Amino acid sequence: MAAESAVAARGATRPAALPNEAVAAAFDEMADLLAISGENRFRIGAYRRAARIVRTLPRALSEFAGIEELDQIPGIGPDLAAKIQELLRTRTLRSLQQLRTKVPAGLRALLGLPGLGPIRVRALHSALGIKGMDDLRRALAADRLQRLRGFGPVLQQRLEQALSAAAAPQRWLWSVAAQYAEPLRDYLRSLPRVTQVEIAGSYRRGRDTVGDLDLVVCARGPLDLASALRGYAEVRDLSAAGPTRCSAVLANGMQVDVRVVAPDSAGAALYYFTGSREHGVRMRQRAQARGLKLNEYGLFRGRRRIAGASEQQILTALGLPWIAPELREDRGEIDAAQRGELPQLIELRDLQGDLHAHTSASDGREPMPKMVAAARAQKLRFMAITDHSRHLGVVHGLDAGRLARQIDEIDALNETLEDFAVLKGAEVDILPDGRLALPDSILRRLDVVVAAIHSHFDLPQAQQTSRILRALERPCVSILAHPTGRLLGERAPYAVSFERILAAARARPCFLELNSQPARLDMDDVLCQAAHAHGVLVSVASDAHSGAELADLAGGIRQARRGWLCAKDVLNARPLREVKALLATTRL
DNA sequence: GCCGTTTTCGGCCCGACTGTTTTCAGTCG
Repeated sequence: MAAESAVAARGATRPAALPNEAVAAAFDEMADLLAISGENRFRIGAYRRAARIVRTLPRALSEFAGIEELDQIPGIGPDLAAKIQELLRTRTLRSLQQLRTKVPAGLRALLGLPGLGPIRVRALHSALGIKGMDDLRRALAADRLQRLRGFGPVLQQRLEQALSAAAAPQRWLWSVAAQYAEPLRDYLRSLPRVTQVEIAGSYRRGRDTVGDLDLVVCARGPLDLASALRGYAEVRDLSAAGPTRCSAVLANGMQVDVRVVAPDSAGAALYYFTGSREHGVRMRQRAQARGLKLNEYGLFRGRRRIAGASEQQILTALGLPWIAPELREDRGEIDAAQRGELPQLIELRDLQGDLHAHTSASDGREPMPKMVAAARAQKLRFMAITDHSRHLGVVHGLDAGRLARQIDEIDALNETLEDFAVLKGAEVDILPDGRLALPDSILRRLDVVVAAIHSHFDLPQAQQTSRILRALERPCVSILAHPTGRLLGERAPYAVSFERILAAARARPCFLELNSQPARLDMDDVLCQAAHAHGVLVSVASDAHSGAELADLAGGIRQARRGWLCAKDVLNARPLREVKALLATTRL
């Protein structure tokens, strides 16, 4: 087809734009190297902030129209805007290269060791000539840190342990963290004088992975938290044990921070430890601008606490409506709250159905009637059965003949159902050249075609993008499933231009899927915002391979909320009639 | 390096805990 080859040609000739992540990484390195150089901490902070802003921007920097528009991004001034442009044009940064000649690159890694910050790392370099991990290991073995001010025996021992320890996973899937956090919360709730325990931190903000657990304990009167934690079977060690704060390490290596506050401070502490850090900074600045002080004990005018018992109290006192924890990432939520423009975030109960599920006909574990029963138990009103097409990656994939028989089976099943509809679908493989693994003749008989990549993840960005664009040009494709292909902690997202995919999805039209499997959760929050900005509806799908996995939809909703999505932005939060009409528009 | 209800220079969020000190710097969240 002429249109297909035009897309392929564009993909092949257009040079891949520098991803935002590359700019963010350069700014992070600048910040680290400046810190080790002993630079002004506010200048360092500006680079760190810029890295974070760029990383979570729902739009490619390469799409901005020059320095003037880049300068409009809050936190990006004229200097950083020019540096972004330099990176986009030359893929390098002169100031970073100069810095690298002064600060050995290996020193950066030392910042990750416990007890080592920029000041001690600089001391190691200037006094002992240490340039990296190996030098430090040798210096420790030779006892050369002894004579360095600020390096006592305890710190040396911690460093030795850290250097010899096997690298534990840095982050945990939210769903894994839940299995540790919730029992610990319940244990702490059972302690005498404890009135309230909440899991805070990135867990409460619903991040797809969690680095450690933060719990806020509210108690009337004194509480021997350290003893309580030592008495908890999962706790391996306490790394800090003060009267109001304890840090524990669980048997699996997970770090847990627990803070104790009085009831008057419960809301302030929960707000403080829910974070994110950047959101907290903004809130404290807001308090300061009003002549107030905000900390984990409350909101204060002078010495008088004017709010603190609940989060809403604090928000109200600062002139703000409720800000959902999922939004507290300093991505404009405070300004939006101030203007009364926060989105009415989608909730799990808004979901009307599920548009991606498997049965034992392909790689699912339960037959269709059981899947349908599970969906009805979840109060859903419809479910698409989307078994795999036959291809190399998945055994038992359906060919056209078996899919035709499944279509008949669904028709028969629907005859027996009241107040519930089973939609006929398939999860069709996008082949390396962008063709689909099933012919149009059978796909035309389906209600919904979910297209996905399951192989050749490492194509260059231009080729991967045109592969997907070509698939989206096919007449029957309704939804692009798990559009980045990532598996958290296992497989990075494949390289692809979402600017182009979203533009194509908008024009066609078709939809993108937010896959609720705990290790996928792609789209991520940033991509959700980008889809919303492009006016592309999102399907929050279970990709369930058993009835029990329909519960994973809750995780998809968490991610959607982090991406600022409302019910109206989500395809399957609409009534079946509307979903069918929208799916019909995907037919070319 | 950014930014402006402190407004174009001079500020920039706040506190706990540890280890190494002998009054507090550094790290961490």
